[in-house]
Amino acid sequence: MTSVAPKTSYHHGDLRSALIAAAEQLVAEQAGKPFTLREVARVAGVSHNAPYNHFADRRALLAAIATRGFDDLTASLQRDLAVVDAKDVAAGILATAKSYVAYAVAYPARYQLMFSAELAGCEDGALKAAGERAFKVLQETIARGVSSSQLRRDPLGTHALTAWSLVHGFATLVLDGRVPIPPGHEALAALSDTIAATLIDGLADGRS
Amino acid sequence: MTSVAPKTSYHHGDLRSALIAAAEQLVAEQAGKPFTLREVARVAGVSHNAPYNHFADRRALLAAIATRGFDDLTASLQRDLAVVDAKDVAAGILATAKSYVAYAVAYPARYQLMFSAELAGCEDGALKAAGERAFKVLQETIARGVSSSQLRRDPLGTHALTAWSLVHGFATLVLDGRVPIPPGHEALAALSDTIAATLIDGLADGRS
DNA sequence: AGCTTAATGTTGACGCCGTCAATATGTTCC
DNA sequence: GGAACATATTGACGGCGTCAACATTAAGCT
Repeated sequence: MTSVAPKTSYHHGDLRSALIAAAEQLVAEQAGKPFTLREVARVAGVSHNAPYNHFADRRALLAAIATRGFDDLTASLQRDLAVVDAKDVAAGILATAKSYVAYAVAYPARYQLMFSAELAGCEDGALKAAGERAFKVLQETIARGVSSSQLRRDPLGTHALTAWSLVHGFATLVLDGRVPIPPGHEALAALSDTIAATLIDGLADGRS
Repeated sequence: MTSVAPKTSYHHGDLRSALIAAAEQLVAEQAGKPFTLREVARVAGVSHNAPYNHFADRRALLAAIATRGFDDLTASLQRDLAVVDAKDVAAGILATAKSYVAYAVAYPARYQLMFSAELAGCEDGALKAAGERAFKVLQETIARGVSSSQLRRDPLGTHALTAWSLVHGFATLVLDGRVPIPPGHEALAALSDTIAATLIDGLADGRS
């Protein structure tokens, strides 16, 4: 009956996953404050040094969480992109932009961690790859728009970078409390819409 | 002859300024790592507790530095904006955007500190005010563009927010090493140009 | 089986940190 | 000159990240 059994590792079962889960819980709970390795261990119910068997140091655990965050973001973008007409690039960009901002607002602490200064220029290959996968969702939609002439020509691929800068910047400003927004999601969604519309106008081939 | 005299304080002369200077030096030197209050005191040549006479805690010193950073950014934006034709709003936006990104790249650690998660939602009034002053430089140029019909109507003031999101997001991505850029400033300036041009297109009143 | 070896977890220690309390020193003002 | 205050120092506390030494459990070989 016990099915495939949840224990996959040695002493603890699967401490690595348990530590990530504990850390994510702490990140979500006490947003803002950086979590403490010892507290993660405490929550996971192991000694303060057990994590070092699975993560070289605190940054490595941080990177693991951020990697999962990027993968989660990628899935979220793809899900929201899948429901719009693939031919309508403007709708695709709009959906992606709204989805991106919505994700950041839904998981503010996680999003901030993903782009935290502590991880800036991190050499972790998995983290970088996951970040690029998320970016690629945007890139592909825009590339489709360029090749179908719905968007202006873009030899250097700056369109996608512009779009990413915009949504990331907006999300960051909102999370930092720099955008005065009434509570409730409608106001934010409306803002996202307006901003994304401006972006689409800027990218669109107005004269053709 | 001694003019107005630089010493404004008691024992040390002006420890408050000395601490800020020391902290800024540390921030610039070891970019990335958060500075340590004790190390700041050490650099300033005082005991590890002297700072508490001038700053309530570490965050307060952080906020003081960020405040100065925003004021510096404001001055930098205004300087670069002053040399373009005030009537040409597109040129003004372009200059402001380039100036903004250039500032972030010139003082990466300081810029990251200004927008660090540690300060997000900080209640420090001076800090918030300084941030808003910097934003206002952008706002005013764009407002001029709207009232002169060079830019689309903008009843809710989202144009400026869009512009800020874009330049801030781009600067952040560059600083995080997420934008592959060859060393040297030309490539970055060209990118800034392209991105700002897209923004201007998006904000411009294409039909009018 | 049993023994070896490696993986995993614990205990204890080190130095550093932010911060508080108590104390000392210098300044200002009457 | 002395009171009152602002400023700086010393010392302590608990918590942190990390290292080293040790204990325990699982895996692999013969």
